[in-house]
Amino acid sequence: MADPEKNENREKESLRTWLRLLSCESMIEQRLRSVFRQHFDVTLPQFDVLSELEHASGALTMSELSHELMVSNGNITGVIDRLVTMGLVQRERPEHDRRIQYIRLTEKGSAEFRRMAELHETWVNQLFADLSQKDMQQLQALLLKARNSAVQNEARLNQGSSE
Amino acid sequence: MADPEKNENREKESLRTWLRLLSCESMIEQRLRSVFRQHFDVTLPQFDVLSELEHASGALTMSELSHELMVSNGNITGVIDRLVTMGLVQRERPEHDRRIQYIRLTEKGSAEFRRMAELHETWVNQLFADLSQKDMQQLQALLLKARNSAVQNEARLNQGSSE
DNA sequence: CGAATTTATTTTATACACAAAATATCCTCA
DNA sequence: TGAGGATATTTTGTGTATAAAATAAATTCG
Repeated sequence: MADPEKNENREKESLRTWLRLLSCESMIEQRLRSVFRQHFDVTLPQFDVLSELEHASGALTMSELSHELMVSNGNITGVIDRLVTMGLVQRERPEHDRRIQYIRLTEKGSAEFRRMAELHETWVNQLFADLSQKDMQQLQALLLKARNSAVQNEARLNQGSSE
Repeated sequence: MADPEKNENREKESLRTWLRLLSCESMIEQRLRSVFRQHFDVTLPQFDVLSELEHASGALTMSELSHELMVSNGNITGVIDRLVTMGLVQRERPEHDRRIQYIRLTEKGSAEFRRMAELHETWVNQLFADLSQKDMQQLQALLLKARNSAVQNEARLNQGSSE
């Protein structure tokens, strides 16, 4: 590397960026989790599952859910168990392939989700009240770029530590 | 509200922004967790505690740690327990106030942390490789603005749902 | 002084999270 | 057809996370 000082600088800038991203996300997530608990009887992960099912407007398998939500396969099992107990989703075992199962919103689940989603949107909007729409668009663009960068450069992590 | 359509629009934009923030953070965190597991015997929360102690260049109480790391009070107990078992940190009971305890890096903990921190910085930088320094500065500024907005407007969440 | 309050930490119970192993079913191809 | 491999899900074990209750020590104030 031609200019080690500049490189050093860039590393620090990357780290600062990551730490700020982390603290911003965690700050907002905590507030949402807290207000969710106060108003509804579902957790954020449970809400995320309901959201995915509503968005898919139909049924999803366990694997599809765990992929969409970027969580481990085994994790979904427990979350679905609780949602079934609460009567918000139901399992369906198709004839043609007994390995898989379709998870579907119940009528109750669908109704509850719509109620929650509306308030969720309101809350997020309130938390972002001091950002202009232009701010948000810029932020989205940069976050997308960061996400793509991380996906693109993931392979480098396990190779040689320098260069 | 004078223009309900515009408001509706803004809500959607806020939600999109939040979802992208969430997925970006989670994407990067997963990759870091994974590479951390492969190279070291500490988890990300444990690393965060070590980092906070190193940064404080001295001792911190349990409450200070849980406040700095924005996690619950009871949570820190278990993390510290494991770090003590691993010999990376130590507990100190001062004479003057037996309610509190100081958590301090051991020599081993300090050495291991520096080793990990160096690679951590490298990895983050690699993940952000496609972002220019200007991108990162803009991103930091917007994230700070978002964070401050969330802190500032937190109170609104529990009040009336409209306006 | 001593009872109320505050502060610091741990404990408890519940719910995610992961990785890895186990199980069950399907598919393929000789 | 039936053995080997692939896929879908659950189970297991460990480590965060939370909120709320319990414990313990310090502080305050009548």
